[in-house]
Formats: sequence, structure tokens, C-alpha cells
Amino acid sequence: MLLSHSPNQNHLLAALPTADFERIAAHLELVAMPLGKYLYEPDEQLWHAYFPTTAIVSLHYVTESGASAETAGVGNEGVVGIALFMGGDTTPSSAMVQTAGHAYRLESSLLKQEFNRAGLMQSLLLRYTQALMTQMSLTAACNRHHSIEQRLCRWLLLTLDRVPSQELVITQEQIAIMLGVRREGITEAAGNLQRAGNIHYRRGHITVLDRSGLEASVCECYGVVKKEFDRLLCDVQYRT
Amino acid sequence: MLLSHSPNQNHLLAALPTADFERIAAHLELVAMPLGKYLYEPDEQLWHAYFPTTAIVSLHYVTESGASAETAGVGNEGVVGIALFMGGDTTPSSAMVQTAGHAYRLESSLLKQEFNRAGLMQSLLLRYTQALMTQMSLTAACNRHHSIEQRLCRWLLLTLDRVPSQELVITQEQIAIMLGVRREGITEAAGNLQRAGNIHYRRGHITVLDRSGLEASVCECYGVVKKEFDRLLCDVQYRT
DNA sequence: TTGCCTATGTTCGGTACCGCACAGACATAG
DNA sequence: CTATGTCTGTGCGGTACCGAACATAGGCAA
Repeated sequence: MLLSHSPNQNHLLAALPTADFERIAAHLELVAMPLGKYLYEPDEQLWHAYFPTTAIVSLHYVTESGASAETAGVGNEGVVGIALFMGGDTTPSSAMVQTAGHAYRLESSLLKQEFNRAGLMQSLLLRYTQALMTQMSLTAACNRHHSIEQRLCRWLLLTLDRVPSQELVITQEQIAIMLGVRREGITEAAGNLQRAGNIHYRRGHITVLDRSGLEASVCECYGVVKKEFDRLLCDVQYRT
Repeated sequence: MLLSHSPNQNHLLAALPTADFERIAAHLELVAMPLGKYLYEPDEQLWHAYFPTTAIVSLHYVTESGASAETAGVGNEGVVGIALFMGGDTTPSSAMVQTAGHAYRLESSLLKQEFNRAGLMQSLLLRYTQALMTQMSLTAACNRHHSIEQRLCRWLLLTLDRVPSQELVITQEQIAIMLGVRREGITEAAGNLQRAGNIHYRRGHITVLDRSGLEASVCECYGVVKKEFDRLLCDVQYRT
């Protein structure tokens, strides 16, 4: 956080060829992403796409009764605002900052313009979108068939992959909202993981002590999603 | 079924400008889609995109333990094989024919070629893909928060919107697989709907007697998905 | 018709999770 | 240092759904 910022901390931006990157570089605006901030709400017009560097954003749907469930997370591997280049401009879902940090944002018209050049940027964005769809599909299946503890492990590992440290700043309540369960369910599952020595919990902070322990408890969904992200976005050349 | 076939029965194909359509028309191949046929299995290379006319295809994920859950359905409003133009070529999900019928298929290279012309075809496919993502998101949330009966109603209504008749040819067992629940759960939920006079069940055939009754029992997810499909694909001009 | 397979209905015990209520423990502001 | 609000732990009854086992009945084939 205290280090200097660079668009290259976002994998998509880092994967752009120099010429493409320089065209948009001057328009990339570093913005702080405070915990809980909504980047967009249902059916609300988007004005920017956000390329997270240290922040993590949760894409989720809130039901009429107020219950919610995360459908996918976006960190430094991706971009928030898919709907801009897909052509819909809005979505019925919400995007909320789940881990505070920073992102570079780009005005929607510039993103669309760059997408329509049909160059590597377009290809990257489309492949990323497909990876995002995989995450959504897997989440749907995971929500049906796997236990809270398994889903908690999946969530922790996916989040851990997006931050540099072993510590996540988040309350059990917030995790419960993401997973669409009661807070007490998280208390119990996290308690099990803590007793097993895999994590350490402290009032809004989780430290992962033994990553392999989580990997032993997690359902297949984590591995499938991770593998798919690697597959779809692996063969890119990073600048710098 | 007995009537003559036309690519225009598929909404995406019907929405293409004449010039675009004529370029691919000769390459569109009518294929029968028998119940239970797998169009692709996990990580298997796709060779064709399928534009259903009377068939309905279920996109779903099968877990390692053999449990499965539908993430989205594709009927005459869409196309199976998104991964071809998104750039991933394969997905970890499966696509299986859920309602027998027909589809027009197009060789993958031709689809990619047409997509890369960056004309209306591209725009249509991208908007359709976004609608599909909405369906996946909603399914994830719906799986967490809504009852089997609500989800059954959602599934029935979405399927009904894709067929001309009021009768669906499907067993409770198959519906259970789609929704990712036990067959007994469907027996009970369908029994309730039958007692309420909304549907009539007969060994592999469901007839919807009172659509408004289903709409009264369904969760919001149906309406949100439907509205989003309408919004994203409404402003197209249909040929013929 | 008869026989057989498959689809549907029903029951039973078990469990994962929910909703609610409340107690304690930590962390920060004053 | 104390007060206050937030976060976490725990217990309770209730329920939706699961897994398995089995009964019944519809529809097709011979």
C-alpha cells in the first residue's frame, strides 16, 4: 500500500503492448477504493471501468428481501465494468469494494474505443470475461452442493491469491454476506479452521497460517476456477 | 416440429442484416438435437456453435462427486458455444440437450470470422453473452436463497418461454438434475403446483394449465432475467 | 393380454443451516 | 482509563432438504 502505484500492478493493463498502453496511459486515473464503496448499483449507468491493483471488488446480487450472494470477485487480475464493452452498459448486479486498496479507472468511452480497435485489448477483455463466466458458473454449482466450510476455504484462497500478504482485513459478517449465509455459520466454520491451525482470527483480521490446510479442505471449485484463469490469461506477455 | 425449418426461428440469426446473414446462410447446417445429447463436455474442444430453433440446451457443471447444477439454459433466443468467440475455445462446463428439437450449427472458424468483422453479429453475440452472464449470476443467488418450489417455477417459466406449446417433455428426475436437488424434492414441489391447479403432471410430460399461478409462486429471479434479456436484445430488427 | 421397465409417490431418520437471542471480548474514542 | 460500539462466540428450537428404501402405477413391447 505504501509503495508507489503503477498500472502494471493490474495484470490486464500490464499485458497490453506498449503502443496500446501508451494510448490510454494518460487517461488512467488512480482512485482510492475504500471498504464498502459501491462502484455501481443495480441498473445504474456506469461511467468508468476500474482496473484494481490492490483493491478487491465483489460482484454480487441482492435479492428483494435483502439477502445477497457474491457471484464473482475481481482483483488485480481483472476489471470491473464488463457491461461497458459487452454492450449492455448496466447490470442488475452490484459491485462493492470488499478489500480496500486502489484501482486505476478509465472513462467508459475510452474503454469502448480501445475495445473496438479489435486489438489485444479486446482479446484480453474477452478472455477475462470468459474466465469471469466460469467463476459465476462454478459459484452457482458450489452454492448448491458444497458446505459453508468448503465455500469459506474457496473464498479465502481466491482472495488470498489477489493480495500480497497473508492477512485479510474483513469481518465475519462481511464474509457471510459474500457467501450468502448467516454470520454464525462463518463463526462456526472459521472456528473449525482456527482450531485446525489453518487460520488465526482477530476482530476483523484473518491471518492464513497454513495455506495447504485450506487447500485440503476446499472443494474442487477453487482449483477449477484458478486453472481456468491461468489457462485463459497465461499466454500474455507482461511489460516491465 | 412438423413445420418447415428456418434459421429465422433463432432470434439471433433472425436479427442479422440480410447481407450478414447471406454470408453465412449457406454454411448453416440443420441438425437434430435428441434429448440427452451432449454438445460438449468439460474442456473438450468445440467445433461448432449451435443456434437452437426448437431445441433447448442446458449449460451445467458436474462436480467431482457427480452432482450437477444448471447455470443457464439456451433456447431459440441464443447460441451455444460462447467460448469460441470469447477466445477460450473450451469451458469446464457441459452442454446437454434438455428439450429435443433442432438447431442450426455453424463451423467455429466461420463464427469467429463473422465475429471479427465487428459488425452487428459481434454486437449481438456480446449482448447475448451479457444476458447469459446475468442468468448465471441470478442462478447463483437463487440457488442460495430460494426454495425448490420457487426455483422449479422459475425453471418452468424460463423453459416455457422457449417453446411454442404449453407442454414440456421431461421427467422429474431430469428437472432435479438441472436444479441440483433430489428427485423427491421435485416430486413434492410439482405435487404442490399440481394440487394448486397450476400444472398437470403425466409420466414425463408437464402441461402448464395456469401460467399466472406459476408467476405468483416464482421468485423475482425469473422476472429479472427475462427483463434483462428483453432489454439487451429488444432493439434488434428481425428479418422476415 | 401379460410382463417389464421406468416414472412417480411416500415414508423415515438424519443433518446442515436458519432465525433469534444474548453473552462476552476486543478496540477505539473520549 | 473508561465507555461505547462493534465483532465474535454460543445455545436454542425450527425447517428445508438430503439419503435411502420401498410401494405403486403408467406405458411400452411382445
